[in-house]
Amino acid sequence: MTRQRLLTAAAELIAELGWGRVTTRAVAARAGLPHGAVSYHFRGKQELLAEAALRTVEQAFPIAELEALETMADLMAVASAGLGDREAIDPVLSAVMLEAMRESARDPALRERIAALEREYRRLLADLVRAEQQHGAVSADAPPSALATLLAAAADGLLLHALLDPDVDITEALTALQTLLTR
Amino acid sequence: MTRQRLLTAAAELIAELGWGRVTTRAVAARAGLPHGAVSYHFRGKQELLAEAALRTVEQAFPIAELEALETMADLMAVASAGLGDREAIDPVLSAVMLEAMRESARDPALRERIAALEREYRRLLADLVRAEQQHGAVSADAPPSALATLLAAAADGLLLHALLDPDVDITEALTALQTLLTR
Amino acid sequence: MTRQRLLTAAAELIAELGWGRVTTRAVAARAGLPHGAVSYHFRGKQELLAEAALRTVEQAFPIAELEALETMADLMAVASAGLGDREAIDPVLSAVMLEAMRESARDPALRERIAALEREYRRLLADLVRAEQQHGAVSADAPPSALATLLAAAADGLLLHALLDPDVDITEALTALQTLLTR
Amino acid sequence: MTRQRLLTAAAELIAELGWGRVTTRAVAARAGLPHGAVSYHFRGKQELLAEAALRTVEQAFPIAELEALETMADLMAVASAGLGDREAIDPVLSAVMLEAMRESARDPALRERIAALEREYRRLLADLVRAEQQHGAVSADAPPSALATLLAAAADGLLLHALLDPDVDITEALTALQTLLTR
DNA sequence: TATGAATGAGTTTTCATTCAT
DNA sequence: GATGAATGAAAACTCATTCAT
Repeated sequence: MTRQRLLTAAAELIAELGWGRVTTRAVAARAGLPHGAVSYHFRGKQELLAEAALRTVEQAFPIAELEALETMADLMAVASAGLGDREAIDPVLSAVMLEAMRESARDPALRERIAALEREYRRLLADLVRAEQQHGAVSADAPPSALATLLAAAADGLLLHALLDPDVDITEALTALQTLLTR
Repeated sequence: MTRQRLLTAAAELIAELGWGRVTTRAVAARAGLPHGAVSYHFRGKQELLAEAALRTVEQAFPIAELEALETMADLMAVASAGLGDREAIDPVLSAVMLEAMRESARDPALRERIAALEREYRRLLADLVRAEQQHGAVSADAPPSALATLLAAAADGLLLHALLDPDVDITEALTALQTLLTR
Repeated sequence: MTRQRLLTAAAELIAELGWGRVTTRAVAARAGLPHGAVSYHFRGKQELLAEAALRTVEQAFPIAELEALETMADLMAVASAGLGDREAIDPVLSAVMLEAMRESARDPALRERIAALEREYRRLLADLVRAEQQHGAVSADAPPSALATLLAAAADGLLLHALLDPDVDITEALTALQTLLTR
Repeated sequence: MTRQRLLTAAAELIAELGWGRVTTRAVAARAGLPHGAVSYHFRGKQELLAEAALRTVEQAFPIAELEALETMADLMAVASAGLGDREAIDPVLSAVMLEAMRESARDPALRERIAALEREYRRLLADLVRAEQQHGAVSADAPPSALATLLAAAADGLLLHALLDPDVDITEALTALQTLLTR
């Protein structure tokens, strides 16, 4: 419980302040806990932040749930629910994911775990694409892995731009992507 | 000259350490300059980093040069040159761009300038798409602005993933994107 | 204990160096404590110095003790004990009081607390003067409040001059003051 | 001219910020001069501040003018003009004088010059008191030098309190002093 | 088990002074 | 004579971590 509160507080602060500006005292304060609690529950700041970020990202990509998707239309529905409506973008979730990706450049252990998540995610997308290509629902001009990479990149890129500029029209971009794919 | 050396050193360190971990001492040391030089030439750390990042990003997207592109094939050639061959990805350039995008969430002045650059960039892409749609070279099923947003997002997203995981095949994703567009 | 040592060291340094030249490092060093102790125990330098000064001044004017005085002669005895004999002037006490009065011009919170002390002090003096006037021991030609203000000002002014010039004869001035008052 | 502008600016800043917080750059900026001008015209910061303070204090106690006073009533008129009406207190003059007195504790050269001024001032007062005692206008119960010391201390003490607390009634204290003396 | 006092390395920033022009 | 770029020492403050209780 105490651990969980620290992890939640840490994720919020990574989103608000950026990874490098989070302090252990601020995390403890946000969690309403004594600041000794951080040292007690985690080996150090980096362990706390990495774990907080990973939990958040794993929760953002619930593999089990994504396994259940069957059509590209389902996928786009999920993507639109998460990205298309700006109100629906969870600011903590998306910011933490992007911060974690950048932090991965400096923390090999984190990078490996984030990269593994992304690989799993791309594998799911590739499976979905392959199935839909066989049904003729998705253009078969490109290999499933390439389309999976493209889809994942487009999703994260749209997130990046959405957080940067409120005027970017994410919805029309997602619609265009779907049009191109199903052609 | 002194200013320029500080800016270059700052950009390198933003890429290496992440925005929040860059210190003014490290910038001065990297530039081979005395520590006081930072305060003398810039009002503070944030001004130095913001200027370094903006210069780097502006240099990465030379608007004038991009205005000269005429076909989608030209654009893809440029993108492939910058992204497709992993050796060609300038690690400073790309990391600084992504760091600046994240930092923009905390620094309104920076955000405005980065967002303006992105808008200009999307406008160029939209113009290019529109022209190619009239020539029949690009699918006319989606509005130019939507495709421009998608292209920009895909490019930044691919960069994000390329820096995260050396195994991601950026080239095949770019090829797939071109196939979908021109199809 | 640690706090107290910092406060004592701060008061000494205010007296020696002047308020504006006291540094937190010097306070910690004087107290024989690590440098971080200052930030740990006080919100900042100004809080440390203000608290040190106020404690010193409060200790210099023990209201309770002054309430016990009954005659002008008692008061003069106290004043002579503190001022008349130059050896008896506590250099820390007097310098801190004067420094705090000057610093009050820049720090409203400090000013309010110092001014409150001074008001209390003048009130005590006025009460004493009034009682002595009724006993015929002090000239009744001037209102008690005026004489209280004059006494307080003369005391602080004599302190100021005593610290400035070792040749000023404070004792004869105090005697003259007593003569004028009792006439 | 340039020197004079620097001196005036320095005096203003000593009054506003306190001696220890004045910076050479601020003095140059206040004088509307390039900051190299300070180093050019003065050997260093301390020389600039000491000279500025002394000029200000000398101007505040125009010996020649005070020599011309003949009666205690004249003196009180001058004192009332300078102190009695709070609007008439020159905030720069009085603050600089008090700052210089405190700074004298740390700067022997300054102390000597300030102390010399004060001695001269007390000598003038003593002469005036002696003459008035001979005319029977001032109580002869105390020696002239003692009354001179007391008068000087009372004046500076009232200034100190006046700057600290706007509610202190300086006028009635001055009136009381005159009553005691002439009684 | 849990706390928070204590530490000291490290950060940004200020600033008097020097010196080349 | 006059300027302001440049320097580096020192300032206040932050903070992750340690450790006694």
